[in-house]
Amino acid sequence: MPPHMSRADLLLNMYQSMLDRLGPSHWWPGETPFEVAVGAILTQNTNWGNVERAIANLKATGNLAPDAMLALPDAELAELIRPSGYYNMKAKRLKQLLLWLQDTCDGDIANLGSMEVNAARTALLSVKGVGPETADSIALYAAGLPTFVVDAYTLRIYSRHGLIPEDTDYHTLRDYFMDVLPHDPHLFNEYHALIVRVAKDWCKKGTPRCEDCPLAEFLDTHPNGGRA
DNA sequence: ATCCAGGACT
DNA sequence: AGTCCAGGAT
Repeated sequence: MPPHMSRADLLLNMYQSMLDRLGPSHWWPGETPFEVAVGAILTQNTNWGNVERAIANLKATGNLAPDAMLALPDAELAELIRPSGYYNMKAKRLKQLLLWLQDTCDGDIANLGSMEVNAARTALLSVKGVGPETADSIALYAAGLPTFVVDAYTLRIYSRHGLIPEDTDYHTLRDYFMDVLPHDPHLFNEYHALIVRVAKDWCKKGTPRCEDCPLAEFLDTHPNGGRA
């Protein structure tokens, strides 16, 4: 790594290294924007495996559609999504999102895509139960808008590399990327997907496996930043 | 049988 | 700071 690289080049190089090693992620492929939005709520504080069970339940009962889901009593919806955890709360959040969807997006999440990114973000953020990460996930993965999703994994990787403080808040972390990267939905989509994969398989919470990590070479520039 | 990881709201 | 939760790991 050249000694004084710009942040843009550093972030792009880290991206390229992950992509070279892991290949493209094809995130949220066969799903409709609606399914992506539902998944974004369900995956709050829970791993994707549990979310899949919940989505399977919704699908199996024909409730993975706005009207059907909205017609379901909270208790029944909660029961179907039970495997994803926090099911009572998430049933309500799902309903909030669906209600908002009806009168803001004319019932179709895809309509978000024609809005200005920040307008879409603000609108999403106004629904109770949709915080910054969920809003960005829906805007990017369901609507294809150029917004960068950050999360606990992003914070872990980049703080361990000594690039940001461990207590960096959501928007500061998001700006760290968005201030210097080209606002390209495909880049943002793949970048976040790669971060998640690296965090789960190498930059684990307890004991990171830095030796064979796709980002191993980037620890050199920050002798102590990495550690763990 | 306990522990742990993981967003958003009150 | 406390609450909401299941499923996988230990």
